[in-house]
Amino acid sequence: MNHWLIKSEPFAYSWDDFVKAGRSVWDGVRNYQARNNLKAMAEGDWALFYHSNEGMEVVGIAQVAKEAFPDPSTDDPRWVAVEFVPVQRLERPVTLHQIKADNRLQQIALIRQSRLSVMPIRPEEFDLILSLSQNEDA
DNA sequence: GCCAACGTTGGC
DNA sequence: GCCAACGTTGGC
Repeated sequence: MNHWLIKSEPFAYSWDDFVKAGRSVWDGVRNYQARNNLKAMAEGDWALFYHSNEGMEVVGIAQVAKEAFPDPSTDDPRWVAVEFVPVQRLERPVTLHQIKADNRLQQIALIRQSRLSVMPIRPEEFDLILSLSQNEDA
């Protein structure tokens, strides 16, 4: 199974909104690279939920509940949406600052390609970020 | 609020 | 097909 990281501006859609709703259709993606990542997701895959702009931290884990289908927010057949459900909130958010400070995480797209909103993440990097959420001084 | 990165558009 | 102009994202 693959691992991912999805970004949302908490202004527009926060982790709390997500938990309250119980599920979320991830639509409106208009970037080919992000779209291709959405298409590559399989049901059951895990994704880190990241707050961009405000917060700038990984706050929770989401799971793919429905694989790519035509984006309901447009008639344009090029775009797809994916449905997520919340799995759990991180004990402590993992900040972008922490991620940037960790030598082992320098390759992740979050740092290398800051504008990409849906990106793959290696399993060991995924696990490492989770472990950072449990380690005060990491 | 500014600016860097980068994707898209349109003129040639 | 190239590239300048422009728009958007997101960190600072």
